[in-house]
Amino acid sequence: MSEHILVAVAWPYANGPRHIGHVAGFGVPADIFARYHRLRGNRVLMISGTDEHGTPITLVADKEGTTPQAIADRYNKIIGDDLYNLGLSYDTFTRTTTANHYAVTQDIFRTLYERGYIIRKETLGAFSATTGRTLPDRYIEGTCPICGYDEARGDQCDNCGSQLDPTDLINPRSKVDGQPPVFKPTEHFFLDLPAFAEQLRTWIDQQHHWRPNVRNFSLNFLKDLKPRPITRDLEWGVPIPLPEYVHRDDKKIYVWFDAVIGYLSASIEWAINRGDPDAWRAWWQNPDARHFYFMGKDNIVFHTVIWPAMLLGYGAGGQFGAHPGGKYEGIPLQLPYNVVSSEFLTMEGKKFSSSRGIVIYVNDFLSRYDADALRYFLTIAGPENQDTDFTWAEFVRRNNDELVATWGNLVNRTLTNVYKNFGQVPQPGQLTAADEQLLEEVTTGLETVGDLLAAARFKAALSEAMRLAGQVNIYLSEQEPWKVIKQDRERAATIWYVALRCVDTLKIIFTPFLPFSSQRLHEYLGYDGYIAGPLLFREVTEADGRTHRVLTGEYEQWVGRWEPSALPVGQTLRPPQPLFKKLDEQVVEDELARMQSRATG
RNA sequence: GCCGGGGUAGCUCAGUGGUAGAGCAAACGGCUCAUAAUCGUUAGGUCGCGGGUUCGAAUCCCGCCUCCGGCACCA
Repeated sequence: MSEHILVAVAWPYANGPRHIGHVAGFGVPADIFARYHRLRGNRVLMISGTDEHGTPITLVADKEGTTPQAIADRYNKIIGDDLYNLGLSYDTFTRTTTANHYAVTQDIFRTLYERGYIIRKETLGAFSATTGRTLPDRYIEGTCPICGYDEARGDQCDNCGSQLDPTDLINPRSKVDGQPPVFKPTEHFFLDLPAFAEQLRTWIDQQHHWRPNVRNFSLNFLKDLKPRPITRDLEWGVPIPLPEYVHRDDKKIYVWFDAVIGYLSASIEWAINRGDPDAWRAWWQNPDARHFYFMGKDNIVFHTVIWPAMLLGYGAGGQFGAHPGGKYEGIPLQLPYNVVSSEFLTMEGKKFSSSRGIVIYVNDFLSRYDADALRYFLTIAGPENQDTDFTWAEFVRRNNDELVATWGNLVNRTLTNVYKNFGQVPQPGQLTAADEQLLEEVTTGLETVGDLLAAARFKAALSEAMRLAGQVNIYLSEQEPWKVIKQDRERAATIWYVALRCVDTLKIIFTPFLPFSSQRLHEYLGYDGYIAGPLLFREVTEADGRTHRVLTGEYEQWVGRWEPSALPVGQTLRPPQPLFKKLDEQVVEDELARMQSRATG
């Protein structure tokens, strides 16, 4: 009955710290989904890591006079800490500069090459005159041959909108150092996407459970498929596993090609690290396993078209896919079951921009506010179906008027009353119709919220959870146990017992969204153990002696279950504290001023 | 230009054929156990504009206006 669920989360790029828009799009929704399925008793494997190759990282390294690896190390650490502090419960959050990832990437490249899905082609490339490195089209600017705009980019003119080729530009120059680029022929490898067009079309066409824009966008993309380059003239990347290239340091596998392979390599690493090297196959070569990918809308086609094409081409082949004589022999790797794409978050009405100071980094945010407050906002008001705006005023309002007032206050008023008057879960008397009805409504709500979560409808799920908390507040207002207790202690005990049972069930309902406060509530209610945690870092040593840090957790020890409360009568409560902090209105002004000083400073 | 998405109450957003919704903001009232939190009542929209299909349209079709993304060697 227990299902294998792969939660594949987009890989954050390690050229800087990540802002809250990044985690809004994939990190938080993926974690809510993973936590729900674990509570349900399903076998979840949630994997990701930092994406550490590519030109942007080499540019940061050049600027600081250090190596790309040093930059990747720094931001892998910062990003990993951010995700830990947000409570994102990865089974493995690793990185793309591991020996394991190189091996898996090269195996896929080699296998696709041998099967004829990777083709060689000579192209004209642009190189920096000073460093000899490839210059991506967007790092070249010059005068537009069509409209004469003198800051047109190599790929497009922002003035007239024309699609350009870098060789079209008049007086082309590098945006990095101002020098004219050198154009010379260079051989590259291309993934033969058109070879998979029919298979992909048939497959995507059947995915009616995808969000409509994901499916439509992908089908449309298939109409004009071209072979796509998967190598670059760059020293920073995974070596091309062919004898004439493997030792060259001027041509590597292109970063996007290795990044998507991370989903597979991180799964394999997870299995190796737990001492059961074939364990990943229960997700990847099990036809009943379901794979859910979480990312921003800019990444859709990588997950619906390109990565599936790679998986189709690889099948059950290569060094990792084959399982000679084993249970999974000949079973091809699983395609995505659902691709959950989010829209974008904006900041006070503008696009996030590190250079312009319109940004709030995760670590900065969490230094002043709680992770659960951020998780609440990003879920209830996040870019699930359309672009949404983060404003400090709205953050403070949602925190104070919704999270604190509705759920936090329900917990607080219930716990303080019971703790003060009984000190333990009171013995109820005969339940009235109103009592039964409320318990029934909350129990039904557990299923409703669960169904919404399973369908990746996070905003609707959290709204329903909040509505249920409101129902319990209404119940208390009607029953007035603080009055009843003056004449009828047994009836008051019954009312508080009912409220506690509801709070205990709501604790489970809120756990995927608000893991930190749910754990505290769990303890106030007198329970022991981790309802859903904790996360931990583990230092991993590979065969070549190098070490790296992995974010993981002991999720098999969670005591939480997606089931209605079975709160034992007589259980001793612990002294309660408010679950959430109310924020002063002054926060809005302070944060806007802080942003203003970043923008001008 | 091409492709995609949005335009619903003052604000933020739900709602894919069957009498227009939620939260907040507003007005009034109740309660006072609780982080002055809570509960109730009221008010508030020709669902961007025009046309069409239908017994019936925010929802389907056509046209238009407007905003926002993507357009591939960016990850």
